[in-house]
This record gives sequence, structure tokens and C-alpha cells, in this order.
Amino acid sequence: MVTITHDKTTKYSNKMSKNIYAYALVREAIAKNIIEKKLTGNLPSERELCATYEVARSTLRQALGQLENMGLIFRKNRSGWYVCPRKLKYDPMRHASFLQYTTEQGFQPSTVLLSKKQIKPCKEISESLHVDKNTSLTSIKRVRSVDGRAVVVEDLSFSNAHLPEIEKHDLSLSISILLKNTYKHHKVLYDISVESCCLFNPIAQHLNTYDGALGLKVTRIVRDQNGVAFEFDREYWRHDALMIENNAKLDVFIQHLKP
Amino acid sequence: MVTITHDKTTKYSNKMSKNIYAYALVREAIAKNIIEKKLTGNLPSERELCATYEVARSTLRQALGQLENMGLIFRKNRSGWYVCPRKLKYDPMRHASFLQYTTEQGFQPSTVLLSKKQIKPCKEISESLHVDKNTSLTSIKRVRSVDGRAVVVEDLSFSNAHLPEIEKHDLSLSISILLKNTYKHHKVLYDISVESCCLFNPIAQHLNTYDGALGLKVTRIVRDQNGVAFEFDREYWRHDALMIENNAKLDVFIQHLKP
DNA sequence: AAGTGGTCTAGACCACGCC
DNA sequence: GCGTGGTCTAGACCACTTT
Repeated sequence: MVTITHDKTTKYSNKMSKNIYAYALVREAIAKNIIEKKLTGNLPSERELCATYEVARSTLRQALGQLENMGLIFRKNRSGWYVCPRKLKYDPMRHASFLQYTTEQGFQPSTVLLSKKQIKPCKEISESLHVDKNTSLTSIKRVRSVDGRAVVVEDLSFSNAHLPEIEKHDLSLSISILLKNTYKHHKVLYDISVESCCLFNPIAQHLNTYDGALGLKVTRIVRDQNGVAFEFDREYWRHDALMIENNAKLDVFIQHLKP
Repeated sequence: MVTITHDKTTKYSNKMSKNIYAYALVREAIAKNIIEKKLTGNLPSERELCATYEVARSTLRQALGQLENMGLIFRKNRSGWYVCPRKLKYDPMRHASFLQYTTEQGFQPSTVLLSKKQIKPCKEISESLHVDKNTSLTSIKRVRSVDGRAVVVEDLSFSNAHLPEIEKHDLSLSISILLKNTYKHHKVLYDISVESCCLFNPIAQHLNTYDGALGLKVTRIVRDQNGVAFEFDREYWRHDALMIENNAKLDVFIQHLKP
């Protein structure tokens, strides 16, 4: 049970004044309580919040939905609303393992391998890796968590020709370490793209969220030191778990790479 | 007026079957029509769609909201729902002007200067630019559009000391060209961060969207060839207008930059 | 003036988590 | 079995855009 501060004289559903709507007032009131740490852990139940702010449940849920979009709160399926933990900072260009950058930031990481199989590439992958659509690729799906909270589903496809016997390794561990130690890929290039997306089942289920939840989709094409693409990654992140960060790099150097 | 295809035998509000909910069925039906280009331009009115799919308006709006999160449709304030144009590809690391990369992709760009003033830095800016909190900075706000659709609000802060008389230039034009031609900054480094966010007024209004709409926040710290930070940018993008893209760069080179 | 989306209500019942 | 959030309805009125 959590008690929250709330000015009893405020009529949150009084929509007449200055085009300020009830859901916005409720949103701001709850946001204030979260930012000032008066609200932590789980929120009171929706029906309780309705009573507190004197609004209908759908109005309250509009406010909660926006707080969710802001990355302040999230829901566990049918169990309640919770204040979001801090975001993980992630540099998709950096040659660092999930284990490394999560522990650097004080998180407890874990990984579960969902599947491992041989696939034929879809159009996007065959074009990106420059392989024929009948080439066999090793495909693995993994879900990765920080502090017990699932944050990303990865869908990785590897060129068997480029990484012989890749399928025989333990692929729930760090791929970047495997590339370094077994395949001697110390120099790696990335093509990255990031966009806003929706998470649908079954990905949403793996992330303990709902069908249609907000996400961030990160796509990576990994190349060896000669520029040959050998790995295609799709990462579906919880939108509220992630801040993409990339530190200064010299534009000039990049131009030197294209002689 | 737009006619849409729709299997008349499907009862969209029959929620009993296989945990498939009405809003998900409506969402998929409309998405299919958009992807197959049977729906273009503006959608039928909400009340019309309610009748078509035999659902209540709030159920329909849940479906529309998810299609909006998917980046398939967007709304113009109280005028209707529209199919989204294609996304702009944007590389925040690249030393290219807005004019350049939009026209490269076949868009018609435009920029409006909203304000230009001298400010004192907030905590985040003073730390990023390593300047005292009493230092005066030139701050400009701009809104940029492609094909007449506002897509990003920029909030740029420049170090006056580093860019003397910056305030005297026409700041609705390209800053990167100004840096090159006037200040001879041919080599520039960036620190970038990207995260999901909500757009609130007045930013939401500049982007012709609603208070609480989804957005992407891109933060950039720009440094000169010596690594000295002289510009702090905050960019608030429509979430449905943008795909962040960054092409392959050698990790090794970056390590060489830190001797 | 008519039509649109935007806000809001007061209910109802369901599916699932937790005890 | 109780409490939670999840889905859904059928209205009402408002603010704004379009005609």
C-alpha cells in the first residue's frame, strides 16, 4: 500500500478551465509524485487512483498510458503499475558485450536462449549479407534481462560460411567474445539503424509486456575488417529500458576509410 | 471518401474466440489495407470506421492508437487520420546538413526560426560544455519540415566564446555550413544519445501534434577537432518521421583517437 | 452549420495473478 | 476466490476544422 500526496482542493475533472484536461492534470500529479520519489515501487490500484483524483477509469488510464510513454511507469500483466527503473545506456557501435556494459552500469544481466536453428534468409537479410536466398544461415533468438526484467529480444543470423561451426558453440553466451576468441574478429564494423516500433506477440510476451506495446527496434549489420557482412541482428527493446548512446568519433577518419 | 475492403462475415467484436480481441482484429484489418495500398491519404471518419467494424468508438480508437504507435497513421488535430508518409533517414553522426540529406532522399525541406536569444546554461548544458553557469550562450529554436510536415523541433545552444558573433548570422540556415565556411570547423566530433520520449506543449504544437504524443529525443554535443565542446543540441522528433541510420565505422580507429 | 476528432462518464464483464 | 488490470459498450458534450 502506497499513500500519495494530493491537493484535495484540486478538482481534476474540471475540464473547463484554460483547456487543461483532467487526464493531463492527473498525469502531472502522478509524475510529480514519482519524480519527487513520493511514489516508488508499485502504484495504488487503478480504482483507488480513480477515487483519489475523482475521474473515471478510462480517463485515469489515459493518464497512465502517457506516463508509460514517458518511460516513468510500466505494467506487469494484470498485476499492477510500477515505477520504471533507470534506463540502460547502450552503444550499439561499441565492441562491448552485454555482460560488460550492463555490469559497468551496476545492473545484473542474464540471457536465455529461446531457439537456435538453420534458416533461409528473408529478402532483407539476403540483401544485407549479400547471400543467395537458398544459403543456410544459423539463426538464434535470445531474451536478455537486467535485474530480472526482460528488456530485449534479439534475433541474430550468422553466415555459416564465414563462421564455420558457429552452430556448435554455446550461443547463450557473449557473441562478441566468441567472435574475438574463436574467429579472431578483433576489428568489426557496424551498420546501425534505430526506429520506434510496436512490440507484438510473441516478442511482447517474452518481454512481459502486452501486444502492441511501444518498443525500439535496433538493426545491426556486422562486418569483418574487410567490410564483408557476416551477421544480421534485429533487437526489439522495451522503449522504457533503453537510452542509445554513442561517443564522439571523428568524421574525418570515416572519410579516410573510403579511399 | 475512401472505401475499404472488409470481410463482412468477420465479427470484430467477438472477443470470445482464442483471446483475440476486437481492437487487435480492427488494427490488423486496417493495417492490411494500408500495407496493400487500399487505404491512402486520409482514413474514413472514426464513426464510419466504427460502423464498418461494428465496434464502439473507444475500441476503434485503441486500434487507431496502436497503428499510430506503429508509425502507419497519424492525426491532424481534429481534422482526421492520415496514412503516414515514408520515414526520413537521418544519421546524427554524419557531417551533412538537413537540406542535403532530405533532398538526397527526395523530400522538400524547410526551416522556420522560432526564437534566438542569449541564455544562461542549465545544469546539463553547463556540464556538457564545461562552462560556468553564468556564461552567456546563444540559444536558437527551430522547427524543420519535410514536404510541409513539421518533423523536428531543434533547441541549439552555442558557446559565444568559441563562435564569436554567432548571433549575427542567419540561424535559420544550415549551421553545419556556417561552421564550415565561417568558423573553419571541418572536423567535428559528436556525442549522441537517442531515447523514446513524449512530446508536450509547446513542442507538440509546433509539430502539429497533441500534448503527450510519442517522440524521439536526440541529444548531441558537438566538439571541435581538439575535442572541445562548443554546441549542445536537443532535437525532438515526431516518432513516426524518423529512422536513425549510421553506417559502418571502424572500432579500431576510435580506439586510436584516445592515445 | 455540419462534421471531425478529443475528452469523459458510468457502467459491465473477462482473463489472469496472487493468496 | 478475490483483486488486479484488460476489454468493451453506449452514450454525452466539447473544441476545433472544414465547408
